[in-house]
Amino acid sequence: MERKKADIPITTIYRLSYYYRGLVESEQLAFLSSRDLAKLTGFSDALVRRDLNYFGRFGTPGKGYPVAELKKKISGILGINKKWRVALIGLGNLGSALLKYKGFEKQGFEIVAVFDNDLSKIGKTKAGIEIQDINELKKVVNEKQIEMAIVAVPAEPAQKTINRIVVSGIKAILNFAPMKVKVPDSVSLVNIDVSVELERLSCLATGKGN
Amino acid sequence: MERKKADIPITTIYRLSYYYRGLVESEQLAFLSSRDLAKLTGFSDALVRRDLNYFGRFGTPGKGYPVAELKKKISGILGINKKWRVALIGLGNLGSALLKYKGFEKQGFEIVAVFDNDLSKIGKTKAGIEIQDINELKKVVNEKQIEMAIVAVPAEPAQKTINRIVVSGIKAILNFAPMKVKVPDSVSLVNIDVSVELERLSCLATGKGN
DNA sequence: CTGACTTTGTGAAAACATTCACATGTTAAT
DNA sequence: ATTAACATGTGAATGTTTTCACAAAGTCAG
Repeated sequence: MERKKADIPITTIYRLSYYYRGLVESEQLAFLSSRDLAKLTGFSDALVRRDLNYFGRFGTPGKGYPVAELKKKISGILGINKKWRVALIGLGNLGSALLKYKGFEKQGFEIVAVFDNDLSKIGKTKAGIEIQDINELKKVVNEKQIEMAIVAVPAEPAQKTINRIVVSGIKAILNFAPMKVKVPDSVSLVNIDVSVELERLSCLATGKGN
Repeated sequence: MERKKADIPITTIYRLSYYYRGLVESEQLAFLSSRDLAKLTGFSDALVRRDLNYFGRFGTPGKGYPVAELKKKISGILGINKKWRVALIGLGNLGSALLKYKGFEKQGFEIVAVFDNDLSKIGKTKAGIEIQDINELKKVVNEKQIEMAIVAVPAEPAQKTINRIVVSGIKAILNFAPMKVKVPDSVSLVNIDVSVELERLSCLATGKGN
């Protein structure tokens, strides 16, 4: 019987990205031991073994894990063995920066459409892409087969924006708005809240050396 | 005997930010029950009570928690009851966006100096602040009593940049570089890795509907 | 002042995540 | 072939976080 996905700790998923990076850095090698991967990523070797084990038995005792094979397997698990077609919503400071940043495209996340609700922005072109009216979202998502949205709007309109995205049929949302938003279970949501992280840092630094 | 700080789960610290927001939203009320706070933040009421309890007994049975008092207490724990003087390091796309974004200042995090190593940028003024040579970091940190650094440089120079910051005497670092960096125990570090979050989202969305 | 009601604070249980430790399988050199 | 060295995979132990469930404490209306 195959192990169910639900059994895999969410923390493991998180670490997979780091294992992947370690593997990419080590492409010149044929094999890598759990100890090596541990050193590269900062986790313990036992944890590396347990994590990888959730997805099958890839390792060879005495040798380690085959780099190329494991890399391919992890990219499949992470869903990054394909191109993602992404809509960027909100072209304030952060949205504009994300649009200009070319790193995501290399990773397979391509911004194919950008939206705003500000009439003074709509119709203009930024980084080679025309800014479209947020009202056109559903239509464009369909036409361009967009599968992911990055939300970079202020806190106040965030939930409303998210709702529109959900209605448009997109099932994956990366939210930068500093606000706890809700989505149906069928939609995946990841939040990056810079304010919260700043406060966490402030808290940690305040507590140090008590 | 007072409870030691080490006993408090890191996850609690993380949730404090959300409780704080909930309290700010409810300033018009005198009291808020753990149930109310749970509804506002999306955590369970038992968790709210346990979290708040780590820091003392603020609640009144039958009534709830006093909003103003609790808000003040949490801001103290988070270390946001003061102004933080922040240096921004790296003025690429992301760094520039962070500089222009005025939201952090309202929260008490004020960017008082910005640094880069690109000679074509040094000396220019952006958002009213002169871009300084990263070699001047230690001197300026001292002069301007800077206590926190936000790092928005590429992956490759990240560790070297972090090392310089550590040497400069700064004890709190928010790192946006997509790279696992190391700091001494005496320095607090929080990472925001957009690449990793994108991959996590990709993974979650790929797994949905198995 | 009483009694019905509300909500806290917290042991104890449950759920979840990580580390320990080692039997087992594989390699590689002689 | 034998052997020493190595590294996996995994039960069991440990550690951590969350939920359960309820006694104790306070509220409030009459």
